[in-house]
Amino acid sequence: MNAAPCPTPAVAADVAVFTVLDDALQVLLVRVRRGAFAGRFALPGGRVRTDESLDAAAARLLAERTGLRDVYLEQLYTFGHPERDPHGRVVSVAYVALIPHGGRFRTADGDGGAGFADVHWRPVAALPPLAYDHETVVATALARIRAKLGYTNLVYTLLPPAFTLGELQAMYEAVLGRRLDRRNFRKKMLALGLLRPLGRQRRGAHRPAALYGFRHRRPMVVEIL
Amino acid sequence: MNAAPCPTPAVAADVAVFTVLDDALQVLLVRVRRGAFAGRFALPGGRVRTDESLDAAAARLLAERTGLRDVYLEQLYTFGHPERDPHGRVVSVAYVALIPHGGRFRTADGDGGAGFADVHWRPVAALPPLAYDHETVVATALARIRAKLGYTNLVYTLLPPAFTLGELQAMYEAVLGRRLDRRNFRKKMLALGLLRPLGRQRRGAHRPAALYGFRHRRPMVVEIL
DNA sequence: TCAAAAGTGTTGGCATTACACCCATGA
DNA sequence: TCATGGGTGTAATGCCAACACTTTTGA
Repeated sequence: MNAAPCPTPAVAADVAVFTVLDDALQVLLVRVRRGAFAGRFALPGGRVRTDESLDAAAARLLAERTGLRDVYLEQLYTFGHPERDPHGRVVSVAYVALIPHGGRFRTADGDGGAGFADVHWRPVAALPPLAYDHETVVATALARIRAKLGYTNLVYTLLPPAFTLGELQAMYEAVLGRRLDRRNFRKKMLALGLLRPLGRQRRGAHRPAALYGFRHRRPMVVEIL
Repeated sequence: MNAAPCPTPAVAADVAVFTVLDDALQVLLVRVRRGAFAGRFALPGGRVRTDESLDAAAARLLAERTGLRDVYLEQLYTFGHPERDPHGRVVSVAYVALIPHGGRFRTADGDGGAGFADVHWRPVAALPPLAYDHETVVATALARIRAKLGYTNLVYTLLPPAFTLGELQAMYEAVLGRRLDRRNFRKKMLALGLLRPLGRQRRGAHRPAALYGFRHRRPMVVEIL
């Protein structure tokens, strides 16, 4: 257990951040600047410091690369194939993050905000080639969140404080990739008692819809689907 | 990405091996020989080499410490709290292993075999104090396998090639920690079609029981309970 | 008036649960 | 003969999936 001269893999953390945007599940990518994968997209990440926990490293790296803070973060899996990084042996602890798309955050493309450079949303259904083994990481993350939406209340991480049942249903449909029956969905959701009617309405192009919020904004396991 | 002079955590792998023995779920522990935790029990594990994958490291370390080979192994979670090891910063990738208790393997206590020294089965319901954060690791592993037995066919890893429905049910009861209705259990299991009747019987102290085997001995997701 | 989303109940099938008795064997 | 585990069927219940029409609004 002495601090031997270095024959240990480097430790990194990478974060797959998802949101639902334009009715599609999207993942946040950054452009790689240097090295063998320069120009490609990758998940935001970097080295873990020796004095910080893995969770703290993931949160710090995400904030440094994208400005995102206080998001839902959960450890996903650790990828450690010896050849996953051509620059040297790096073991990467991957995290999943989920955020609502509430304009609290602007990317480099499209909405032309004061965002971080070279940070982009890309729909998971049409991913560009990614650096390292990050395509595997995204696939693993997708499987995790699809499964977990089914037995937890994690949708709350994707939604703003007030939303309509239609928007809630659209979240599930975007993440799961299939349509749901509206009547059964509303019945089930309201029966679960996770929602609180806000007594307000959203007016839009059509008939106004009642607004709801979550009673509890913390992870719980509940049979949803 | 240059091989900087060492300011990276060390990387280890630890394995929580479970079996059902005496109708109780048990975990395999080794005695720590040196250092701050000398004398305590810990999970078998050790450093990951720079040229092996994490899965390979877990399998190698398990074989070195306990002689176990070709067991079901799956990555559990990565523990990286800065103070989890008083000797220095070590990030540990934890694995879960499941094995049948078929006498293919002798521990130091009890069955006085030609086993590895200081390797012991201990029931998870009455664990001794463990070194490092290994109590957390065992708790996390327990939650994982309890959940996973419910939606996969992973029991097969705990059973020998031939077994009775009573033994199968006893496995579930030991792992889940609750009793199941025998008739419903048999009905469900036989209906799932995962089992193959072997046409043989086990004779014991009482009425002979039909022997079954698994049709497929590989992980599959199937709604079991 | 039209298009588009919101809102609302009932029914049939399926799966799960609860439950009691006889059987075959070794001791 | 007795104790022990093996083996079997049915009835009630609850859950889920399928399904169509009316309402409200803005354009």
